[in-house]
Amino acid sequence: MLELRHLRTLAALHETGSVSHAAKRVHLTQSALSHQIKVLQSHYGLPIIQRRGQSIELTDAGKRLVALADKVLQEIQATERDLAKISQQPSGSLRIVLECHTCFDWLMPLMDEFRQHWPDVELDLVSGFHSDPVKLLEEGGADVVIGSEHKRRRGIVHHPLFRFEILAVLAPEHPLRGKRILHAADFAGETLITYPVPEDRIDLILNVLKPSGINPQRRTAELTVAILQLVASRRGVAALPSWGLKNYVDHDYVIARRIGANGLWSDLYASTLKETASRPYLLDFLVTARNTCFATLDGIVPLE
Amino acid sequence: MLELRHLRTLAALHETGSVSHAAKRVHLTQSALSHQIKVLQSHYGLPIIQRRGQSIELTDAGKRLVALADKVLQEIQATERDLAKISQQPSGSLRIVLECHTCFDWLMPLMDEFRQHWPDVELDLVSGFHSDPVKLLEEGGADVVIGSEHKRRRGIVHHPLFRFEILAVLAPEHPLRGKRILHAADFAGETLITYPVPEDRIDLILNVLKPSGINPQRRTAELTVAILQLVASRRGVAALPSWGLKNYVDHDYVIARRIGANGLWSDLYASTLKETASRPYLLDFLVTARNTCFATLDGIVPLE
DNA sequence: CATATCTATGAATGTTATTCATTAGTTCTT
DNA sequence: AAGAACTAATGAATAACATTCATAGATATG
Repeated sequence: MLELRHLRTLAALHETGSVSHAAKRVHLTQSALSHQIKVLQSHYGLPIIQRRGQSIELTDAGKRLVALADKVLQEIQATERDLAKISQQPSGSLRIVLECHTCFDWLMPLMDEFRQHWPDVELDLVSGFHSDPVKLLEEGGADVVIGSEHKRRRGIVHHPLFRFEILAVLAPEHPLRGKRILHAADFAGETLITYPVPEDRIDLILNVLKPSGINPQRRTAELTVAILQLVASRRGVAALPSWGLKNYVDHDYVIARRIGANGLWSDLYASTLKETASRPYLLDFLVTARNTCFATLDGIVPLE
Repeated sequence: MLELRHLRTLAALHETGSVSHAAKRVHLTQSALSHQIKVLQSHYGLPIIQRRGQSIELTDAGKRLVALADKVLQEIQATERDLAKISQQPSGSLRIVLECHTCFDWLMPLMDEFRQHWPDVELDLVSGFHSDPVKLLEEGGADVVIGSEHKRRRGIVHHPLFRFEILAVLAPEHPLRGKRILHAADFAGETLITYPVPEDRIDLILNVLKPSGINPQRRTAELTVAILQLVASRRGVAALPSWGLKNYVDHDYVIARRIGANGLWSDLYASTLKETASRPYLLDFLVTARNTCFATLDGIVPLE
């Protein structure tokens, strides 16, 4: 008989287009999902997915079930929000510190949605640069920090969001365009265009260039589009999350290349105080964040 | 974590207003449901139901979950209809023979709904009296018989619908009004108002009066309202399913009394050919029938 | 006050979802 | 062309947990 677990995996299958990735998404093994799919298929006497070489494709029946899953899971989340509001006062504050500049892309629509669901929660974006943002939590100046920090610290919980790849961005005519993969040495003599943050906040410098003793010139820009514009006009190269690049790459505005053999990856966490972690609106925020990111952002991977 | 099984029991709890009746409805033990409820309550940190002496009452949280359950279960049924249509041609015929006259009450709206869901299925009500309606199935003259017959017969499946109580109906000023329970002897000297069917189709006569050698005068009417009108105007007494009586009893148009210490109960089945039983639209018809009946008809009990 | 009927609960059971270990197929590299 | 690195599928073993059983407490009914 159909159960919600099936719908949850269906949704994950749709998001990821692969059984093993979907498995990570729902915190199960690939085998478990494979068995679930088998049960579903024999229950309805219909194929749900179809192997298409490497990955899989949903059949018509599968798509119909995904449509159901989307609707149902949304309704469940809405219900659970209501239950949370019944069980306690739905007020409080959610002041967000954003360490990852590009994350504005997905955070903005998310905040709009959140405001609708929790009108009584004071929602804010804490602006300005902070050397130790997690400290802000302890000082009571913020409620969530979205960044890649996740070292254990007492009183603090790091909620995993997702892992994403950072790609090198070049102008289409850039001399390095012929290489499929860039290494540290390739950045020597280049100008690196970044957000205006210290070196130790830039993964490329911290994890790739510094260890190789490479120290390119830097130039900063506040906005992602500005960085891309500079790259396209050959003022330098940049390193940005893969998800925000798709549109620009598809239109040949810039090209993107992997950094290092395995790629340069970064993990994103939402950190809160332990006490804050149990607030229903915070949990709802996290769930919604993960859901919308996995649904809209290409190439991201579940964490943990 | 919330699962559909929880939603199914929630819906049943709402329908029946009792844990043990709901348990029968979903084919589980009372204990199983009690455990399920406990899990849900501790999961959400909220009471779902509240004991109110004999029976139970849903809390606000419970009601919210029931609302979810109704919506979700409906969507699932719609999806499964669509899947059935994908897997095979959604055409065929559903010609219904109705042995139970009062059943028109719930069958009419049900047929309207069915027509919307399965526009390509030829839906009909087979009229006229039939001495052996199940034979009609074998002869190909009908597809379902709704009645109380359920003796084993090869090639035939009897799908249980529900059990209902047949109550004696009297005028408010009837001499027998003082008795809480009527017995066979009480019907001696009364005029029995029935549908125009043979004696062996009338449970009261077959199971109560005949065995006691009581043989009251009979008078017939085609429609339930007509029977009630005759009863109210003191032309006789009748025996009708409890569910159709509520409105009339509430308005003191007639009064209803139990027949025999344990009451007179009748079981309703939908009988089909074995081959017909697997047709998706037939299964959908059965599910919908049970659902709407349990949702709208008071005092009916799950069968088997 | 006895009886029938309801719900709650802990322990035992049974079912079944999940993992483990393995095989087979596909893509990409060298 | 062969190997490496991915995929997905499958049967058996395991772990998890839903359900039943047995029972006690509670609440109406007569």
